Amino acid sequence: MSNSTIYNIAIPVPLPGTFEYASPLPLKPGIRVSVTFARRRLTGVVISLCDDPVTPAAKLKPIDAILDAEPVFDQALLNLLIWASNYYFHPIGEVFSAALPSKIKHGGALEAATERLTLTELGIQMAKVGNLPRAPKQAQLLTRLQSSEPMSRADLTQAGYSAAVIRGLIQKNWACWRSVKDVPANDAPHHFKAAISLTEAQRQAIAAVELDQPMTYLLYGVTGSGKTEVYLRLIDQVLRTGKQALILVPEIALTPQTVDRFQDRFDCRVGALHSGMTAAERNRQWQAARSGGTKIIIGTRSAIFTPMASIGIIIVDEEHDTSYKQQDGFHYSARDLATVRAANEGIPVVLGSATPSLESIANAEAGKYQLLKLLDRANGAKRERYQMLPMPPNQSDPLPNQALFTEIRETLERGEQVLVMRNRRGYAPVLFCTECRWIAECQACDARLTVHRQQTGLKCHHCGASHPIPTHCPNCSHVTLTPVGDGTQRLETTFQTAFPDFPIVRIDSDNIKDRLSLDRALAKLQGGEPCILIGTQLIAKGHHFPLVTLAVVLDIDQGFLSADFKAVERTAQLIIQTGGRSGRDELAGKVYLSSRMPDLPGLNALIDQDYLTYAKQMLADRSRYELPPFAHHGLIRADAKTPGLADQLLQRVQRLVRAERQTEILGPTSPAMAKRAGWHRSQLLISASSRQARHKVLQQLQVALTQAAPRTIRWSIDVDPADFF
DNA sequence: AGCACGCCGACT
DNA sequence: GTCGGCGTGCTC
Repeated sequence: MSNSTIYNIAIPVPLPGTFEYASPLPLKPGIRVSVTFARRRLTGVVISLCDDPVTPAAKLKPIDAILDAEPVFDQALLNLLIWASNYYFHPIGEVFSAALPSKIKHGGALEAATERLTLTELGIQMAKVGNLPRAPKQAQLLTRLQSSEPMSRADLTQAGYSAAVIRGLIQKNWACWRSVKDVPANDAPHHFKAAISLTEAQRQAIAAVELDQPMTYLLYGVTGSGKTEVYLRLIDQVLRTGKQALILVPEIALTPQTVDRFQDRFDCRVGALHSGMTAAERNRQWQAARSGGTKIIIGTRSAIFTPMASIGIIIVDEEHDTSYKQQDGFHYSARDLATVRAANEGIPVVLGSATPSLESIANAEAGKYQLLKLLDRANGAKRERYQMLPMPPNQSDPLPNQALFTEIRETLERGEQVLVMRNRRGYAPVLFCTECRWIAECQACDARLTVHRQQTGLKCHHCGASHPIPTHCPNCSHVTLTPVGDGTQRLETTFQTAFPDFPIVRIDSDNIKDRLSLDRALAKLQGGEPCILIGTQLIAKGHHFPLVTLAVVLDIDQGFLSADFKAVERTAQLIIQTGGRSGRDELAGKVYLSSRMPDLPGLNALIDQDYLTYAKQMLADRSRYELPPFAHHGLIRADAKTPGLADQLLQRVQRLVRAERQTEILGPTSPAMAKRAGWHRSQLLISASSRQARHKVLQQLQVALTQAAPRTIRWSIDVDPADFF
């Protein structure tokens, strides 16, 4: 192997770092190769040339096969993946696995031709004449190519054009195969329907965005202010320069509706990438984005890794949404990676929300992001009004009081709709024995079981365990078991009894499994009849209910009393997002916040002023207590089947770490749920005043854990953790 | 993560 | 006797 070169290869295994392999051929970074790794055949990706190999010659293996002629990832995206692996302390091979559709990951062929059937000058002339009586199929394809973009082989097959039809056009020299890069950028026609006229604030926001500069914009737009219209106009401008747009949306059942909305306004192909797709469909969409065939790609979290022939802008809608942070395995934040990718590519990124995350607001205040504001509803409607609704402090369930019942009745009788938000699904959160005070608990978790009446049973919302509801108390055998507290199912029954003449629509994850069931629920509301909508936070996402004029958020206290410092931020966002669902053009919505505490500290800023004012107040608290975004957190989690083992491991590992200045290691401590799905858990919190200091400590911990952790203990590193569970 | 190797229990 | 349980060692 004297005349071969050594390359660093990313292999899809949970081990840190790349592996060295030899090949006599010159290889470009980003191409896939087939290698033998620990007696297995695996598909890896070439990362770089290896300048100073460390592997002894005896261990060095050859690259068995080269799978691509062209890189699957260009250098900018490759850099993003390497950066992410470093920043999040996740094995690089697994980072690549997260970025590739499964077919490609396992060595499947790339769409061979990035070539597209393009009309020649002669062809364009012929299409205008539109006269081809003896070959109707060819004529049809001719006119189609005239009005749409050049089509790939896959497009043509899908549209039902046979090879013979294509050959016909090529032989007459009316069309030819051209690689995407040869197609003149401005040539691709796209039609944008600029139906809506802009407000002054929208106009200013659009004008502020410079499309040829790497810059992060934070678009703070209250609900109904027309953020989407700003996105659409910016995308239109990007498309006109021949580039593509990548739009990230939260992971919800509403994703297909966003795609529809965009498809409605643009006369070009809009691609989608989300978890509800089949592997084949995902692969097709990924390839179409990579080859430049789709100009607009809308996707959830993992779409941030989509290769694009020429990316011109990234938009992150509802940037505060926690679904952008992956909770298991590779703990990345798609929103944060979007800003890194945009900087790598030299393009703008727009983070949009009515309730921006505190990190983003802090970045705007520090001058790192440019803040754009849309402060008024586009149709001139007033902001919804918020009001506290006191609950008796000793009442065990947060049922609305009599005054509220009266107001709900009045609203319904006026022909308007009511929304009730209760962030707890199921019938009741507790099953309690009034005789001996026994409470139904999960065997595998430190958690109570939730009573369900639909698909009747006791269910654990943490491990998925399910049991029949006992008739007698397992502890004292009395028939005194009582469901305590309200879940959405119970509220549905309560309201149905109180308002028998009005329909109830419930929206929660037990009820809404797919788009069909969601559409069915929404259809009832859009019918316009007075009704009560009950749901979990699912109803605060994406959809607007113009006929709702009264919204009630039940029991906001939990959020403000939680040990998790991020709970306050999330609750404030949930309140404003829920409130924003209500109200119509001429009628401002009214929002009640039910609470057992007479005076939640500082909450009047949220109620009387706006989210941004309240957010600055929350930021001041974070600053005072040196919490993120003014400190940088890292969380080590360790789980073991045997109690105490994980805790001992973290104790040991912590002692091996050299102290860094301005860095604290807290713990090990038990998380709020010390046992979950049979695993006993422990964690270590790292808090540092700089990212560099945090990185150094985490690096040492990673090394120590890799050496010290037995296989019976599973552990992970979470950089910028979203919560501490 | 896989996969091989290796050392102990209950089965045709 | 051996089939198979899963601890632990290794992967360029």
